[in-house]
Amino acid sequence: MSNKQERVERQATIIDIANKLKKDPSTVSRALSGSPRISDRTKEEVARVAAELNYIPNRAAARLRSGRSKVVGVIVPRLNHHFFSEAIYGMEAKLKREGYNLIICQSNENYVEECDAVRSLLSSQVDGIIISLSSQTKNFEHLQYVLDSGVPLVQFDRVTDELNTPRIVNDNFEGGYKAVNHLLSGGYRKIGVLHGGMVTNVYRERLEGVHQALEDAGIKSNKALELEAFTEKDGYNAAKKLLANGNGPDAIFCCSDHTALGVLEYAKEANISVPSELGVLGYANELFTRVTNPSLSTVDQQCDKLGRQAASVLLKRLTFKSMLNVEEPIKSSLIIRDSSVRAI
Amino acid sequence: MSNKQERVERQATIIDIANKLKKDPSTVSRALSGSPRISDRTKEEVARVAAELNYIPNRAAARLRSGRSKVVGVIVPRLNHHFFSEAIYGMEAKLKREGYNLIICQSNENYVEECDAVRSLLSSQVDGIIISLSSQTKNFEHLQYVLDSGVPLVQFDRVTDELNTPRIVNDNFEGGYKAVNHLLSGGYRKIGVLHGGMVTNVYRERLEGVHQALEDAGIKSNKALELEAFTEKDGYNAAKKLLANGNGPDAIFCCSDHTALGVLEYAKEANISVPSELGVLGYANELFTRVTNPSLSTVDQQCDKLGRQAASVLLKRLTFKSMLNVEEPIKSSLIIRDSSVRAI
DNA sequence: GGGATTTGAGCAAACGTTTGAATATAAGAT
DNA sequence: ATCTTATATTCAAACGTTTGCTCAAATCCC
Repeated sequence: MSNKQERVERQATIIDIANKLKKDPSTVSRALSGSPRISDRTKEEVARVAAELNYIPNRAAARLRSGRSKVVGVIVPRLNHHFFSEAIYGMEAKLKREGYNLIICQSNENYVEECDAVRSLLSSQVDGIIISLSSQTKNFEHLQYVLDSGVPLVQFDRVTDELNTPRIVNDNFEGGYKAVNHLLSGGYRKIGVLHGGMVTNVYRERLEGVHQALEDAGIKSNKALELEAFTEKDGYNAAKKLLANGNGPDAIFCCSDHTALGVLEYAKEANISVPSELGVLGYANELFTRVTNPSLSTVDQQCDKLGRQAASVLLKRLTFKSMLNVEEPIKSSLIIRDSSVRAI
Repeated sequence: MSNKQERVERQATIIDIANKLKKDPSTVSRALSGSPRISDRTKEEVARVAAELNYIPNRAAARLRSGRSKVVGVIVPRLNHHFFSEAIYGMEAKLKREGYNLIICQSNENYVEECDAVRSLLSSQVDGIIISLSSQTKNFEHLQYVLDSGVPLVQFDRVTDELNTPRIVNDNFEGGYKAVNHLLSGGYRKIGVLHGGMVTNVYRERLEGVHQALEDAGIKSNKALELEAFTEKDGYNAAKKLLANGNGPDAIFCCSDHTALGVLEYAKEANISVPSELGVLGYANELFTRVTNPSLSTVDQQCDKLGRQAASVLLKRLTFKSMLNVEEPIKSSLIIRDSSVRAI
């Protein structure tokens, strides 16, 4: 405890390896990166000495010289949302295998923080950026600047088509369609919708899917049954509004599991039985949907697959400089539980 | 689409600013970092031109020269667990305000991957590392190496005392104590425990808290009522084992909400009423605990606060080189819901 | 007014890697 | 024996900062 001599061992460098082998640093560098110009014998020697000295490459130096850093940046609205943490999980898994690291920033659904994050990532010299837009972002100059700087950009989930980048998204239209179709085929006829507004692409598309499903079933969609609701509390209030007068919908499709939770709460309080009097469907397959009472039917988005896909598209850009933007949307799958299936 | 001239604008550098002002790059550098050796007038001019050129500092270059990168690394067992994503949320929030970025790696509860992550972070020249150990990690050389390299290390949640670093943890002992004490004061007398084994510090300490609470209440702890269980399925099976013969405990404390969920499931299936016949308590305050039926009493760990704390201790190390390791554990708070309170 | 001190800014080297160009050696063709 | 070609390696510059040292000019002190 007393004379703690903070002895810091300097990290071994390429030069140390070169000196030990009486070779040039450039030879060592090429040997380590597997250049065909270096003989196998030298490569083996270099590998041996590198391991001996526990050599760890200095990415700062490599990046400075070569412009490549093996780091990609990720910007999401919030880290502690199931959807995003799961998507990042997928990205990390995919990118790690190619030797990439992730720098992660959150925008907190705030335009200014998103701009800061972009600057910060560029400052860190990332090789590419994966972003899901904050709900406040209406202006895309900061992202156009990323593209102009020659840094590949990939959008996922919350995207805009004002930027010429790949967009990895769920098939939200299909999700909304399947959900309502399921309710209709279960005999529900008057479908209420709690949607997330028309600004964000994901919510807009789900609602379009809903309308299509209704149309295909020959049912005219009814604006009076559509309300905007984001949070659990919103869901509760919206359910109250729709159901209070006794002439409400016989099923409600919610664009988020949290709003669906609010609906379930109101139903319990108002003694409306789910699913026999009211069908309820959520969206996102949050962890809790399995254990509500009754358990909540929902739409699964395969978020980790989405993340993996985003990562893999970025990797293509980084390695092949491919400029193709077309990507198939990730299919959503309906998870049918108790809240949407009434006994005959 | 055809003649897409990929025009990449070179990022402005300190040299560009210097040229424009007919000054030396070193002066610009010092002006930007607020050195007292530079006049206010020059500082203002530099700031103006920097903004004009949209200058973004190159951290790779700065790190290479100065050894500081303004990036810290985080290693967690898994990203997509509520506890960790919430903790990282806290860290990111705290560190961002000081201009730091986070590189995040997951070990997937795997020792080898943890070692890889360490190498990768050192390779990225991070200024410091925050880690929560994988459950497989029994050997700490890779982390000792981090310390020997002079890179500050902070452990959180899953920690070992074999390393001379700060450790940011929950007061798991208190959590276990409070939980069982609550059950006892509600009239439950025969307390079953589903614990997480004695290897990982967090589970061990919770169990010690349990024992202390029993002892303080003059109740002899009974090994036959203590089983190891990690997952939901484990919880279901353990509950079955404990309760099947009709002579089981009248309450069960689970070291994780997931196992508690398993217990609830078995109880429902076996027609054991919760909380009147069986009290159930979980741990972690997962999102779903609020909506189970009955809602699940649990222990909240303030994970974001834990993350913030870890970040703030690391910051202290980075800025003051402070070597104090003492940190108060984060208090846990009991969240009392329906599963542990029986009507009198 | 001469020497000491303060203030502001320039010079040049260094960080560790990558890479185009140059060189040395060996093998092959004429 | 001479000229090519191929192979394996070295040389040296460059990436954009930071920083110890030097230096010029201005200010101060007696």
